[in-house]
Amino acid sequence: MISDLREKIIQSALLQFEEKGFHGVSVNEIVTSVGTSKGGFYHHFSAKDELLFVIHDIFISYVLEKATIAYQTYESPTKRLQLIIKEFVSVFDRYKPHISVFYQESIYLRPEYETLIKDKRDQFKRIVTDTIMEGKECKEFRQELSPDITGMAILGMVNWTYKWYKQSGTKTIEEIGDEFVDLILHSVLKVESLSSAIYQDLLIK
Amino acid sequence: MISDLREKIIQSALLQFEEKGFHGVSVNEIVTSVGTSKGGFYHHFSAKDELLFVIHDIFISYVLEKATIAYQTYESPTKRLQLIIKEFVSVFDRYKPHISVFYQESIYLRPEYETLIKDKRDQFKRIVTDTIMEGKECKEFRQELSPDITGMAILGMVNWTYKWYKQSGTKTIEEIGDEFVDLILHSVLKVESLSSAIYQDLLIK
DNA sequence: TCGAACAGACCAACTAGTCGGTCTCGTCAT
DNA sequence: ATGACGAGACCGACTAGTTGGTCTGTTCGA
Repeated sequence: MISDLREKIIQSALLQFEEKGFHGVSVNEIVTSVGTSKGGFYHHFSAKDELLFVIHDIFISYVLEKATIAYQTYESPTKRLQLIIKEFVSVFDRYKPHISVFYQESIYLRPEYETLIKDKRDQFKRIVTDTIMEGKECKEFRQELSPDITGMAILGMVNWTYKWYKQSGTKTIEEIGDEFVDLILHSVLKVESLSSAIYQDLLIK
Repeated sequence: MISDLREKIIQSALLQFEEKGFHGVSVNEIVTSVGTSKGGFYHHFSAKDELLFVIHDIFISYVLEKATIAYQTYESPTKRLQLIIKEFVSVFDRYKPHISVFYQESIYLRPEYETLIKDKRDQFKRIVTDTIMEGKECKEFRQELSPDITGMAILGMVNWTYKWYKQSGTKTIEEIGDEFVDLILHSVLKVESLSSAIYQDLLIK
């Protein structure tokens, strides 16, 4: 059984960053919490913010991959949107700390790291807005929707979950995801598309 | 014309915190940027994080007041919800930096300050969830909604705006607010309530 | 003249990062 | 088999600089 120090550092730092913020945790605290030393740390990371970058990248790469797959799985924008949301929400159980750090501490990434992350984040955004545009084009979605605002509204609604979701809560992340899908489909679908969505079990009840 | 140093410090620190984060700006940077000194700063604030608290409090107090008034203005949950959202969104033009700091830097508040802020934030949340519960009771809203999740979904959608809204963008904050109201009412209202909402000009088109 | 409003030198604590050194273990010539 | 060798993993004292905060003044209006 090898004990991969690098992984241990990432895991421990992650939880501490989530709780106390990037600048609220010193390198010394990190290394003592995993039982290593400054030397051990800087053997694996060039700087403290490389660690921050790694945490960002793990999360956004995973989300982008899931969204890409969801997009390719269906042709119908309604089903695409539904799967993208469900996949994204389900990430919270596994990556809650990553997400918190991602949305709270990204200002502390140095520019070169920041652009790398921004690229992937923008790709993810595009998948959502493209789906909304296609939904309008094929007449499943309401024509008065603006893809940008609607896209950011959806992302905001889902992203915000990191501020309040607790795994110990009464609802599972899947139940929350179902309610989000229900709310979002009601807000974007035409009234006449709603009934067929109900028929396909995409909505609650 | 009196030059209120305290106000100048708050304004300057606010913009710097928004850009570089609470720990990304030192007290020295703050005082030199407003042309004063350590002595001047600590004459007005007991500690750096009191300044952070003041910024938090200005914003949340304002929002809470607006939401309370909006709640009291109407009897109908639909119109209440619509006004609460519109009022909240319109805050972004005036308080964008406060909001960014509020949602990014609150971990750095010491516990005593944190509870003060949390109280007001919870009051605000309650206004939203209560409105949703009342909307269900008077049969304007869909019965399958869960007030908690729906409330957090709405708050998330609106709050997230601070991550992407730019005053220089093509849409005004009022237009964005109208689109949010449109999306939210479509997602919470019963289909038969939608038509009367359109009649009352609450929805787009 | 007295106190509020500020100035700025100063301090102890802490910061990220460095660097010479040690320890472990696989490789390879003997 | 064994000992020499070397490379990567890791250690921790150290440094140079920064941090929030204090303290002794000074200025200045009432």
